[in-house]
Formats: sequence, C-alpha cells, structure tokens
Amino acid sequence: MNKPATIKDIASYCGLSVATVSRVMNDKGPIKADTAERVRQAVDALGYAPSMAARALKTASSSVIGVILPSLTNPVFAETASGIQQRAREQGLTPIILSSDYDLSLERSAVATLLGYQVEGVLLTVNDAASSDALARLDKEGVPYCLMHNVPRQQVCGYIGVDNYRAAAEVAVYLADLGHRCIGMVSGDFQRTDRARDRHAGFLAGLRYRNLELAQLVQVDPVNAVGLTGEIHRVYEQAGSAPTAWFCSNDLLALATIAKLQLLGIRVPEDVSIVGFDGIQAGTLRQPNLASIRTPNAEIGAAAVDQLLTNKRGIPGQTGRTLGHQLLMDGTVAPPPDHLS
Amino acid sequence: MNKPATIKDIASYCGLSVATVSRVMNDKGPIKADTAERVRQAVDALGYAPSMAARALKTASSSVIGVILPSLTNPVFAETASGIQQRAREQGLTPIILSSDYDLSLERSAVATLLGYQVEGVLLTVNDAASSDALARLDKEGVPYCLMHNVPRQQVCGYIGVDNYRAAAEVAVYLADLGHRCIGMVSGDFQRTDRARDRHAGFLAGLRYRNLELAQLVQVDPVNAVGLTGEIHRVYEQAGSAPTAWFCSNDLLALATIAKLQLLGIRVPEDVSIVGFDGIQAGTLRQPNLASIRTPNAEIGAAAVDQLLTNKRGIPGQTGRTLGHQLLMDGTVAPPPDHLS
DNA sequence: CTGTTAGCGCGTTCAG
DNA sequence: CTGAACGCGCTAACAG
Repeated sequence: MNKPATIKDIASYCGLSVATVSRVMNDKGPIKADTAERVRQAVDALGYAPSMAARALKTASSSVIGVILPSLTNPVFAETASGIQQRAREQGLTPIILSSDYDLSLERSAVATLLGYQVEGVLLTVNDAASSDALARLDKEGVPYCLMHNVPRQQVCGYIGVDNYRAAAEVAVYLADLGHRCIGMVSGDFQRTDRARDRHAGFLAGLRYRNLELAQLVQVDPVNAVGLTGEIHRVYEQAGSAPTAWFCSNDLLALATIAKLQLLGIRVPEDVSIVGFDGIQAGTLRQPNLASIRTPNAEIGAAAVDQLLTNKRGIPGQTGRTLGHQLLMDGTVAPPPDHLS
Repeated sequence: MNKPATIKDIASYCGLSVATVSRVMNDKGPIKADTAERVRQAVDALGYAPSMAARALKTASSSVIGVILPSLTNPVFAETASGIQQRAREQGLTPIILSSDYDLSLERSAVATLLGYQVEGVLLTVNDAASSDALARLDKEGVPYCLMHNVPRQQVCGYIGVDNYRAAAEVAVYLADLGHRCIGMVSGDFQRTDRARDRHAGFLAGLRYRNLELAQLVQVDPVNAVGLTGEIHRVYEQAGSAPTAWFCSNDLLALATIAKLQLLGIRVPEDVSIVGFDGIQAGTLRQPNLASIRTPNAEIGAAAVDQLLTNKRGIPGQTGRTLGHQLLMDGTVAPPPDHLS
C-alpha cells in the first residue's frame, strides 16, 4: 500500500506552493487559468485525493453524517438507507451507516463511534424515542440529529416519519366498513418499538370508532416471527369465531402469516383477509398482492438529510413532519365470507 | 453545536499532560491505576471522544474500510452489508458504505471518495471485474481490496464469492434429471454483470451435459423486470412447446415470473417449475417456497473483511475463495406434467 | 510512571 | 495572483 500523494507532492510537481494548490482544489481566490490547469494535470497524474482527515482537522467540519438504523436487511430500513445515500451524495456529504440490530447498547456505542468522526449530524431510528440514551447523548453533545420513522411526543431536534397511529386506524375502519366484525392483529413485540405501539394503539382506536373490539392479539418475536405458527394454529383450532381479517404490524409478519394460513388450508383473501404495513417490494411480487400501507421509506431518508441541513443552519421553524402514507387495499383483502358478514 | 472536547481539555481537567491521557486512551505504556481512573472520569464527565481525524493524520491509518455495493435495497447486497458491518465492528473497523446503483461512473467516484478517507481497504462488488476502472484505480493506488460476489478470471487483490457457473449447471442437471426437456431461462441483462453471464454460461453447460438445449431465453431489465410480462405472454401464446421449467438468474426475477404465470392461469409448480438464485427471505415467505440456490451473503461480507485484513498483513497465499452454495429444490419445482415428460 | 515536543496534511491567514 | 508560516488534535519519541 504505497502512501497516498499529498498536497505537497502536487505543489513540488508543479513548482508551486501548497497554498496555490489548495486554492485550486477549493475554487477559492483568483487563480491564473494556466496555473489551475497545471495543478489539475498533476492531480490526475499523481492520483491525488485531498485527505479528509486533515481537512476535517483544519476546518472543524467533516462533511460526514452518521446514520444509525436498527437493521440493514429489513427492506424498510434498506430503502431508507438508500434514500439517505442518494441525497447525501447530492449534498456532498458522506454517510457512515451503522446498524444497531435493535440493541440499545449498540445504539449507544454507535453514537459514540460517530462522535469520534465529528459528524455534522446524525440520522437515526431508535427503538423508543421517549427513552433513548442515544438521543440524550446527542442532545448533550449538541450534535444535530433527525429521527427517522420515530415520531416522538416530546420535543426533539428533528424527525421525519409517517403517522403510524392514523394509518393503522384507517386500516381498522376500512376492514370494518368492508363488513369484517371479527378482526385480529399480529404484532411484533410492541413493548420494544414505539412504532409497533403506535400501530397497535391506532388500530384499536379505529376499531372503537366503528364500535368493534380487537378479537385476537398475537404477539411474536418480530425478527423471525418465532411462535407465529403455534399461535395461528391455536386460534383456528378452537371452534367458534376466528378472525376473518388480520392486521399485521409489518409486511414481513403479514407474509409469514399468509404462509401459515395456507398451510392450514385457509385461503387468502377468500376465507381471511390480511393487511400488512410498509409496502415492501416482496408484497408486490406475489399474487394476489399483499394489502398494506405504503410508507415512503426512501423519501423519509432523503427528507431527513434535508431536515438535518435545515437544523444545522439554525433556521427556525418546524422540527419535523410526517409524510403521507398510502392505503393499498387490494389483493389479500376482501369482504368476509358470506355467512360471516 | 458546541465544539467537542479535546485531549487537552481532559489533560487540564485532570492536571495531567496530553501524553498521559493519550496513553490511557490507548492502553499504552505503564499508567498508575489511580491516574487512569481520573482520566476515565474526566472522559465521562466531558463526553470526550478522540478525534479519528487527528488520529488518522498522525498514525496514517484510519480504521475505516470502504464498501461499494451496486444497491442497498437488493436483499443480496443488504445481507452482505450486514455481514460486513458486524465483522467490521468486531475488528474495530468502521465501514463507509456507498452504493454505485450499478453505474460505472458512480463506481469510479465512490472509489475517489473513499481514497480521500484514507481507507484501510475497500470491499466491493463491481459490474464486471474484468473491465473495472474502479479496480484499476485501487490497484494503481495500492489500496488493498476484496471483491465480493465477483469471481474474476484474472489475478486480483482478493475475492470472495460463490461459483455461479457451477451452481447454475447444477440447477440445469437437476431439472433435466427431474424429467424436464423443454427448459427456459429468465435473465437480467447479462451483458451488464459478470454474475449474470456466469449463471447463463453455467446453465447452458449443465443442459449440454444432459444433451439438452436452452429452449427459451428471456432477457429483461434486471431492476424492474421491465418487459417480463410481454415476454412471458409471448412464449405461452404461441402454440407448441412452451418450457415446463424456468431458471431465473435471481430470486426477484423468479418471484416476478411466478406472479406473471399465475396471471395467465398457469400453476407453479404443477404446470411449470421455477428456480431462482440467491435464496432471499421473500422466497421463503410464500407457499410454496421458492426453489433457489442459497448463497451465504452475510458470510461473504464477513469473509471479505477477513480477507482484507489478511491481505493487509501481506500474508502470502490464496487471494480469495469461493464459498459453498446450497440447492433448495423444493416448493416451486416439480416434475413436468405427465403428458410432457 | 509522566511531561515536552515534533509533525502528520491541510486551509487560512498575512505578506509580497 | 502567489508564497511562507501557523495550528487543528493527536501519537510517538525522547527526556526526566
């Protein structure tokens, strides 16, 4: 690994001073066209890349932003990362993307890591915005940040997300108006993330609005849907009123639920309707399409970059906003079977 | 954004010299237990995080590794990124993950960006290892790298992947031995990536080994599967021998193909068998499971980190290796319908 | 065991 | 329009 060319190398190669080279690299101050050209040639010839480390040290600004996501493989966060990536590139920022694996201590250490890189700001999704050490640390250090997907009650530096509560309520009303009277919910452990809680609460509220109760609540490990098979089995084995519709707190759970139902010989949506949440691609790569709430995940990422930049410039005004969601109520959703409606 | 504490702040806070603080931070040299404790307290109190920029400048090593992937949302690369992330954390390295969006010029500029951060090395998947400017640049700068998913013919710094050719050939043989005689392939544009080419070539070879020809080749835009509907339609409208089995060069294409076939009233696998490639999660979240080749994507990422470290230490020996794949030949694969076998 | 100091590569004065 | 010199925060070498 031969050591990289420095600004000095360029300077001596051109017979100029480092100051002049620096000016050319940054388009600062008046430079003779001829000089600039010579420098560019040298840069090309020697493969010079300015050291971001030295630059950061000198200017006290790194053009790096930190990103902390619960998972890189979950399509929701992958799309978010992709949106961040793209917008950051446009803005001349380099993201350092870290995964917390839904682990609070990794959330904390990720913040610590990013602090060392003197990031301009941090974009992050935390398990629970109301009680996050990570956020507390960022507040304490005065590093601007923007939450993604979390829509906190308390005052925070910035946030971008969707209205999980409202969206879930809309699903409940939709299913009720379709004639469903016995409705269940499959949720990831909603003690763990504020999103799961909001979706649960919103769904209950929507049902109540139509004078319905939640007939069944199945809670499973959200990563591997551990226990789902058993629970589904249990519900449909006991005689009596099993739900004709299920709302699942995310699409991955919804797809898993459909697969389990099919194994029991239950047809979707003829016998049972299923609605997910997130609108991931896998849901559209099947027949019938998975009914879901589509959330603008990439836009959330991009908007978070913008929000961060706004905060940094100290522009007063809103600290965040919710983006619109979209009900995709076809495919795996249908009225209940005749005799049950 | 209050400015971060520096080593000097800690030093004066404790009434010590910066050197001592530095020693404590890096566990270097003998330190009185009491002194160390005082430093730790100060670090905690002031929220001090050593500046990676200054450290990199001084030590000429950044503990940052660069990562360039064609996409962050494709599950294959998302899993790879996740594997990298995890192993890098264990090794005290911080990855900077960039997406090239399958774009050659972004591939190049991503390398340029990473060079500025004095990365210890680069892990990357390129469109075509045999003709990559990005690789050429890395070679020229003497930056260690490790290809992921690309398994190049020429000598490179390092690589980790699966044997696409062999895996595809195994699928061909499997389908042939199941009784299929009329077999098609759905491929992403295989002029674009070496993986698609290898899979195509391997599949042809496997068929030839069983004295078969490829009955149909459908090429589509690999990102959105543009044109797939039309092509499938065309094949099954013309009377005569339509394939009883399709090999798709990745799972996303396979799932899209199944959906299209179902829209034409063709059942999978009763009428037509479908095999994908990659073994992504979406394939297992359906009934029947998608038949596929499972590739160890996260392990490829993790192994690439290891390979990079090996290369850096200049340990002689192999420059890379292929990891094993796994045939998952159930679910959407079955013998051809009786009258056609 | 601890302190002093040079210098990593760069951008930014201030002179010329 | 260009050059010389300083210092950002840190580690390593040397001194005590």
